[in-house]
Amino acid sequence: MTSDERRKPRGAETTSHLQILQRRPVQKETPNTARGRRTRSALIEASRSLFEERGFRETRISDIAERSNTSYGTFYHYFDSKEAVLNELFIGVAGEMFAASRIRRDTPHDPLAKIEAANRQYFAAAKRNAGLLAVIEEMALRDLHFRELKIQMRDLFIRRNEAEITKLQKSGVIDAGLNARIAAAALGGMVENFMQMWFIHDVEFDEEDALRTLTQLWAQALGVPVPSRAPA
Amino acid sequence: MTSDERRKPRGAETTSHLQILQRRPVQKETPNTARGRRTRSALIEASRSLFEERGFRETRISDIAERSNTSYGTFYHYFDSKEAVLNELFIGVAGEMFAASRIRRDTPHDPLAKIEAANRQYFAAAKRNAGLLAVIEEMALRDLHFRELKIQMRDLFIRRNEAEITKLQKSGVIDAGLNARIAAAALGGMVENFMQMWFIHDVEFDEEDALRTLTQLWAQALGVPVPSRAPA
Amino acid sequence: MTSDERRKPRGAETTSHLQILQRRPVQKETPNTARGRRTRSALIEASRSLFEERGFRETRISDIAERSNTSYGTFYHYFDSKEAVLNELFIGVAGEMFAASRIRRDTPHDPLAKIEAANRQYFAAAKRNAGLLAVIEEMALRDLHFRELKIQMRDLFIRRNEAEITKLQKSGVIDAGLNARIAAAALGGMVENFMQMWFIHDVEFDEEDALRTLTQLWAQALGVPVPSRAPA
Amino acid sequence: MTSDERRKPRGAETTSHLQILQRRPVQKETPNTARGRRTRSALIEASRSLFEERGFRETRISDIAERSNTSYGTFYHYFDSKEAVLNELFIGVAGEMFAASRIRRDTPHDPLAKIEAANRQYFAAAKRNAGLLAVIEEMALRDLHFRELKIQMRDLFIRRNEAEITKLQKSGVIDAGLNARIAAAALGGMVENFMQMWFIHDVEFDEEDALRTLTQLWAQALGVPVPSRAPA
DNA sequence: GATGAATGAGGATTCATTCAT
DNA sequence: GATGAATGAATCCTCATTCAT
Repeated sequence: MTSDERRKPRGAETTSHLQILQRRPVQKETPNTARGRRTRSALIEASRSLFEERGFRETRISDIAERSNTSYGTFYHYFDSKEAVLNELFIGVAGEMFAASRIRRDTPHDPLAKIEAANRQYFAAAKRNAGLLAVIEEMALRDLHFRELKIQMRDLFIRRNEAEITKLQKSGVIDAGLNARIAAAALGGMVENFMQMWFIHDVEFDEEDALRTLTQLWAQALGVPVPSRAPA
Repeated sequence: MTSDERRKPRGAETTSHLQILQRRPVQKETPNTARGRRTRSALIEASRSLFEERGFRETRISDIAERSNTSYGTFYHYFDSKEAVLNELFIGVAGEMFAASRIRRDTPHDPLAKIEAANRQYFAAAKRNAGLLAVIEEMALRDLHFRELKIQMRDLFIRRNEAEITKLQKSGVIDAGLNARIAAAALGGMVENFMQMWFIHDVEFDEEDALRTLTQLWAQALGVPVPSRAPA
Repeated sequence: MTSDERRKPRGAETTSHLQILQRRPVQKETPNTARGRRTRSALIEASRSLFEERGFRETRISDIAERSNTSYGTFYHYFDSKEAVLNELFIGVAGEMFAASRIRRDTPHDPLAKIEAANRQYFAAAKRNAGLLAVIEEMALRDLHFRELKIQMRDLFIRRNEAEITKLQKSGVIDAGLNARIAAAALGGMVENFMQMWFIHDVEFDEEDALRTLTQLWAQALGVPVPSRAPA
Repeated sequence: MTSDERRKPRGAETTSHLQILQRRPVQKETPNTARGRRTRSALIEASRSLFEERGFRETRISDIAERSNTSYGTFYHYFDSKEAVLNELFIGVAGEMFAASRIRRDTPHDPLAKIEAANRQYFAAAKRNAGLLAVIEEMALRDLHFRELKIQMRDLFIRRNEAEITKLQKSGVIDAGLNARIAAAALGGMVENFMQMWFIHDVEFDEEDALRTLTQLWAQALGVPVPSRAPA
C-alpha cells in the first residue's frame, strides 16, 4: 500500500465496535536485572510457541505461565495482556520478514533475477514464521490495532514493489500505462496469498515449481520478457 | 486447488487442538409451520448481521436471540450452536459467489474479455458479501471444518482457472511450459487477496482502475497479448 | 439541604477518581415469572443481611449466591453488580425512613410535641435500618452515586425542618434573625449524628433520656420555650 | 463519650468479622539515619496524599511506593501494612484537632464567646484535615480498631463539652434538669455532622453565617441567653 | 413452538507480601 | 538500607447450554 492508499471510514457501528478492541498495548518497563530479563524472555518464548500451536485466542495466560515455569502473577508483572506480548512478537516478525526480503548486493541487475531472489527470500522467511503469521492474519481481521500493524508491514513490501515497477516503466522496459500502485498491490498480494495457502493452510506445492512459476507470472504480468522454457 | 493439491498432515499437537473445534455441525429438522420458518429466518438474518458487525466469536447467543426477537431456548430449538448457523450462511455465500462468477453466455470469446468479465463479477459478488467473507477467513484460520469449506470454495474457482489456462496452452496461445495448477492458484490468489484488502480491510481503490489493471496483469502473466494503452 | 445548598466542585483529580466509581447502577428487567420474582427476592434478602453483617465491600457475590441458595450465574441474571442491589435496598430504606418520620394526623399542634414526635419516629425507623444505614454512610464517603443518594435522602428531612422553622419565625414564636436553612441542617445533623453513635457505633443511651434531651435541645435552640422539669 | 457511655457487644458473627480486621498495628523501629528518616517521611506523605485523593481502600502499596519514589520492599521495611500508616496519620490528626480546639487564654469568659471560639477553631482544624477525616470516618464504620480511635478522639471533645455544661448548671446559668452527658454528645455531634457535610460532602455554606448560627443554636439549646440580632 | 430461569465451569486480573540480591 | 522479581490466592464476570413450564 502506498501513501495514497487511504482506508475508508467504516460505518459507525462497525468501527466503534472494533475500536473497543483496540486498547493499544502499552509497553511495561523493561526489567532491570538479569533475572528479570531471563524471565521476560521465557514468557515471550512460551507465548510464541503457544500462539503458534493453538492460536492466540485459545492460549490462556495460565498456559503461558506454566510453559515458562513462572506464576500467574509474573506474567502480569511483565505484560499488561496477551495482546501486549503478541504486539512485541509481531514487531519482531515484521522486522525479520522485511530484513530477509531485502535484495542482496550480489543479486544480478537482471529484472527476472531480482524478482526471483525477492520471492525466494520472502518464502524462506515466511516459512520460518508461518505460525505467527497465521496469528497476525487472524487478529488483523478483528482488532483494529493489529489490522493497522499488518497493513503497515504489507505496505513496506508493496512500496518497494511499486518503486521497482516505476523504475522499469521509466527505463522503458515495461508499459508505462500500467497503474504502478495497483500492480504492486496485486502482485505482492499474489505472493502473499500463495504463501498463506502454502505455509498456513498447508496446501502442498513443489518448491522449485512454485518459485519458477510465480517469478514467471510476476515478470510477464509486468511485461518483462521471460525466456521460453520447456514444459516441466 | 486441483485434485493433486493435497494437504499436509499437521503436527499432532496442533491438529488435535483444531479437531476439538471441528464438531461437524449437524442440521436440525426443518420447521413445518409458516411461523416456524419465519422464526428460523429471523435467527439466520440476525446472526448474519451480528457476525458481520462484530465477528463470529464476539457474537453471543443472547445477542442473536435479542435481535431476532426470540429467546434463548428458541435458538437452540433450531440450531445446535453458532457454528451451525455460520455453516449454513457459509454454504449460501459460497453458492452465490460461484453462481455470480459463472461466465455468462453473452461474454465474447476473446480471452481478455473473459478474464475481465470473471473479475468484474467476482468483485461484485465479494463486495456484497464482504462481511461474511471476513468471518469465514477468520474461522478458516483456526477451525478445521471451516478451513475445509473455505478451501473447497476456493477450489471451485481455481479449477476453472486451471481449465482455462490448459485450454489456452493447448490452443497454443500461451506458453505450454507454465505449470497450470500453480498459475491458476497464484492468479486466483492475486484476485482474492486484492478483494480482501479492498473490501475487508478497507483500502481504497478506484474500481475501474483496479479492474483494468488486474485484468491486464492476469492476461500478461499468462502471456495473453494485451493491446497497448495510454497512461491513465 | 435546601435547594440553594449547592455542592462545590471538587479538584479535578479527586472528582475524576470518584466518577470512575460512579457507574450508575442500571436496572435489569424485572422477572416475568413467579419463580423469577422469588429468586430475585431471595437475592435481595441475602444481600441485605450480608451487607449488614459484614459490610458491602466484604460481601462476595459468591456469599450472596450461597445464602440465597442460587448459583453464581443467577446473581448476574438479575443484577449487574453488587452496587445495583445496594441501590435498590437504599431506595427502599430511604422510602421507609421518610414515611416513618412523617408527622401523623393525631400529633398535637404544640411545637414541642411535634419535635418530639418527629424524633421518636426517626429513631424508631433508624433503629430498624441501622445496618443498612451504616453501609450507605460508608459508600457515600467514596462513591459519588451513593453520596448523591444519601444527600438527597437527608435533604428531604432538612427541607421539612426548614419549613417548620420558617413557619415558627413567621408566627413570631421564634427569632426571625436565625438562618433557617443552616439551623435546619444543623439540628437535623444533630439528630442524625446522635442516631449514628447510638445505633451504628453502639454507644449506649437511655431511650427516654435521649429523646427528652434531644427534644429539649432542639426546641430551646430555636427559642421555643420549654417548661422546666425536675432533674432526672 | 463519657466514662459511662459503654459500647454494647455486637452479635457474634458481625464482631468476629470486624475483629479479623482489627490486628492492632505494631510500630516498626524508627530509622536511625537521616536517609532513613527521609524515606519514612516520604512514605507517610505519599500515603496521606493518596488516602485523601482516592481513599484508603483504593490506595495500593505500589501507588505509595511510586509516589514516594521508593520500592515495594522499602514500604515493608518501615511499615507492616497500610493500616499502620493510617494509624500514625490518624494519631497526628487527632492531636492536631484537639490542640487546635483548646480554648485559648485570651478567650473571654463569656459563655457565648467561648462557644463561638471553640467552634471556629474546630472548623478551621477540620477544614485542614478534611481528607483524612473522611478516611477515618470510612474506616470507623468497618474496622473495630479505627472505630475505637475515632470514638476516643470524639470523646475528648465531648468530655470537655460535658464539663462546661455541668459548670454552667452548677453556676445556675442553665437548667440543671438537662442530661449533661447526652446534651454534650448531641451538641458535639451537631457540629461534627455539620463539619462533615461542609468539608467532606462539599455542601456549601457561608462561613460567618454558619458560625454565627451554630453558636446561637448551641447557646440557646443549653439555655444560655443570646442577645437578639437583626435578620441577616 | 416458545420461553427464560438456572447453572457453573472457565478464564482474566489484582495485589499484599515475601525474599534473594 | 534499598530493590524489585516472584508468588498465587482471591474474586469478578461471562456465556453456552439445559430444562421446566
